[in-house]
Amino acid sequence: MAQLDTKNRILNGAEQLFAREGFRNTSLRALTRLAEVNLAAVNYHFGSKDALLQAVIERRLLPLNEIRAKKIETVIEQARQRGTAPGADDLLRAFIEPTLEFRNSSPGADDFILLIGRSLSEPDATVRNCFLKLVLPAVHLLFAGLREALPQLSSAVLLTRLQFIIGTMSHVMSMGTLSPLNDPTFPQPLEQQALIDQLMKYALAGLEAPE
Amino acid sequence: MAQLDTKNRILNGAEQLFAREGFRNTSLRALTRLAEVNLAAVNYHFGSKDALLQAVIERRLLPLNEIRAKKIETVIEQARQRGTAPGADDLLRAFIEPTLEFRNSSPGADDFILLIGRSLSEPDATVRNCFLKLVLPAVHLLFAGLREALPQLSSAVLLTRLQFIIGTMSHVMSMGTLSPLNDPTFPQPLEQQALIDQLMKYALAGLEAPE
DNA sequence: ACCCATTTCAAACAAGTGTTTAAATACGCC
DNA sequence: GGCGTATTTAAACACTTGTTTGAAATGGGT
Repeated sequence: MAQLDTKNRILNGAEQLFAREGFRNTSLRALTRLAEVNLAAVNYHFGSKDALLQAVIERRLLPLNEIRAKKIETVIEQARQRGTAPGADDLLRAFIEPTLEFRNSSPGADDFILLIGRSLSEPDATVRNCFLKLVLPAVHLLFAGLREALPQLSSAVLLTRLQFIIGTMSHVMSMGTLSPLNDPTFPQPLEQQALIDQLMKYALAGLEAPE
Repeated sequence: MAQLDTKNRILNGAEQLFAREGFRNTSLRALTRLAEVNLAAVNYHFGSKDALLQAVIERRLLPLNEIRAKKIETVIEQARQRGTAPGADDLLRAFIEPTLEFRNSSPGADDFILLIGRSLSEPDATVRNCFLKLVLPAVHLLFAGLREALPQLSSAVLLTRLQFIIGTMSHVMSMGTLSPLNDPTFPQPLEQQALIDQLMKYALAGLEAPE
């Protein structure tokens, strides 16, 4: 199983470096040195640096998407059985909570969350799209649920607010629990669960504000 | 005045390419070709590529910071004269509105807004800090005002929510008016002023949510 | 023990990077 | 007009980039 070992060592190293230093700023030489594999191993096992990025993203994002989709569908399903509209708070939680809790799910997952938190504002369209095309279906599902939950909002306004929420999330994801304004005069940042609770309150209030 | 011409042509070209392609992904050769100046002109006039980035950011961010600081101080000052606490909505608007309206203030300013919208999640610490150190004072000022406006919120929660707002803003800035989820089944994005209004409502509701 | 496909390895490839150099040109001022 | 500083220029610098190559090593199956 030397093959899988090498492949995974590359994936783990790439996840760390792509997230912390950026995709273009990570050289294959730095990566293969960290992963303790030969320089040519990346092209042998993945074909190219671009294909490696896709593998890094898919490895974790596909499972995460399944979790989110299942949770959202459950919320919608249960509402349908009750004969009521799904709750905006339940829908939002089904999308936000698994995403942020994913950080603590396994070693390296925190780097992955950092990576996709940064992907949305990535200038390189190749990198951005690689992540976008995987995440779009989940957003579609959430949007459809929210349309039912908040029928008083126009479609355009709802979409705009959903984008605000995605922006807030990606900021939280790319920041970890620490403050970008790390200044001694500022208070200490919140713990993980308190942060999720605050994010839920903030996003829900913004979403439900009168139009 | 050939010197200023060259300097400004470099600054304009750099602003456009740094914003759209990213700082590290922009080569001096591509930049000098676009600006129609000699390759060595960048190092002659600015010293290095890093110093050029700083010049690009400072050229617009220093004036923008003055506008924002003045507006925030005016809000606080007027409240002080009334003997009341400043309004959270006035403070927020004093920070958000000039920032987003800056996009239409002059040619190239839209690229600049894109650039600093992306800076916050920039993996390269050099780039990130170059922008952060200039923006921090304005955030400090806003935070101090909001402390007075919303005394019922604990300091840690207020800071967290201010970060959410900054995340939302930087997302809007890095997206322009167009949707990252540009899909024909999604509704058309909002116009500039409607977007600002929605952002204000969203951020204010999230900020004032019960703790 | 042998074979054969899989994997590893050091070396080299062509192309692109930011920066420096020294000569050529331009331009304001006496 | 001509001196002297400021600017522009083409060329070269040393270095890094992703990728390819062909030989060496590995390891499971019969």
